[in-house]
Amino acid sequence: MSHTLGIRQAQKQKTRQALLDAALGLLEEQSLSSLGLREVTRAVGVAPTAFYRHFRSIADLGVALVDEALGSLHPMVRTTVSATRGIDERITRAVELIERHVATHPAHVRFIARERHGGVQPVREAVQAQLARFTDEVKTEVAKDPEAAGWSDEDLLMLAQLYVDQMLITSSLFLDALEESQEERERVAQVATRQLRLISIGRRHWLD
Amino acid sequence: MSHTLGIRQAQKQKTRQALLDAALGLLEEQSLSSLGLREVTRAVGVAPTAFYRHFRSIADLGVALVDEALGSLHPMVRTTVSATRGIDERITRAVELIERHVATHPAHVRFIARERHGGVQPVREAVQAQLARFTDEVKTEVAKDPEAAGWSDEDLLMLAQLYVDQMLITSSLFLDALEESQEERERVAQVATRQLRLISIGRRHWLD
DNA sequence: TCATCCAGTTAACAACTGTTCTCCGGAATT
DNA sequence: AATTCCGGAGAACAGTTGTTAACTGGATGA
Repeated sequence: MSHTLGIRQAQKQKTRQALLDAALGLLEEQSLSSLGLREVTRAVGVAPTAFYRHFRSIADLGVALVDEALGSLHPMVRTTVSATRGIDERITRAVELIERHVATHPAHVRFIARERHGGVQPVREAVQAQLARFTDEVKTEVAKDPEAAGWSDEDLLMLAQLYVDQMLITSSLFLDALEESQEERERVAQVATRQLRLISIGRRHWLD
Repeated sequence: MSHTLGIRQAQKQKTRQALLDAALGLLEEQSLSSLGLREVTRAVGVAPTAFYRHFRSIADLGVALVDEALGSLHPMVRTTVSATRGIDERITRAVELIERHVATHPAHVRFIARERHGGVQPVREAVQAQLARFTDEVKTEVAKDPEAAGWSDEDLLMLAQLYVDQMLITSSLFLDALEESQEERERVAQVATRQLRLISIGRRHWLD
């Protein structure tokens, strides 16, 4: 299935990726709505007009960045939330997985946290759409758990939302703790673990 | 105590407030890091150079906006979270209060949601500082509840954080629902209520 | 081999930005 | 009544921005 594309399209994708990478780097200390087209091309080393060969606008590039940051994350969610193993082990594993992902993709995490409520509408909508997909996936996974017997659809949805938001909050906290000490990171992990545990307990007694 | 200030300082505060209001309006469709000094003064109707009489920079104005948006909110928190009345009534009242606040101060809520993780460091830090104050207030209020007997300091903190984050998430959802139907707003209220109820249940069985 | 395609370049455009310095006129102080 | 103070205006600065048009040269396909 892997179609070997000509040296022409290969070069094009290469500079396209360079534009995305440069933009992501510049966005560590500003928001998308203040990112300039020339700023990005200058960082890559191409002419400003070359930008238009790949994106219609900065907002367009932003949407592409959203897909890059969240698109490849879906398989991870399924395997993590699924009801294998014990509860405590699952929680520990989930927190570890978040910490590792933040450590390996800090710029992506920062970008999503920043632009989720940012000033560029199409990007905001792209983030919301991806998060809605996540929520739905978590919901169907949660529904499989025997503990969810007798739960209404609305109850499942509110729990899934709670989990997704919790994941984002924890990611952001890990991100802030990245530049600090190892103890700080452990404290974040501890708090996140306890919060997930409390949610677990609430979940267990929901139908009382 | 109300010191009647001269007509000179009164005028100054008036234009200062006009700058803040204009900035807040412009920030509904962009982020602070892309807000221009001239843009703000133009909206107010004063010369660009007049800006420097009130703020050192746009970031400085942003910090002032954070204080305006969150500073006057502390008394509300205390009275809402405090352990008077029954649990369900308290939850309903809290959600109502959030909904009303978002409806009356949408621009402020949007600003905080946007700049909490935004591209301007001093503003980000100002938001974090105010939220830390909130968390601490919620924590001391939660600690007063008889249900919190035997809770460690770390447990109290993680619960307070959970409440504060939940408040922010709910605010943001209400904000999005403002431009939509009344049913949408009721659905947000319903989800938020259920989530708070689940947290309550988890809290009750925490020490099992 | 030759014509076509197309990613990237060059040059130029009007419009905009933050910041400095100098000045004005009315309020505040003596 | 005379003087100081100070919020705001005006003009000018070098530098930046997004977008257009026409062009170049190497890959592509007939």
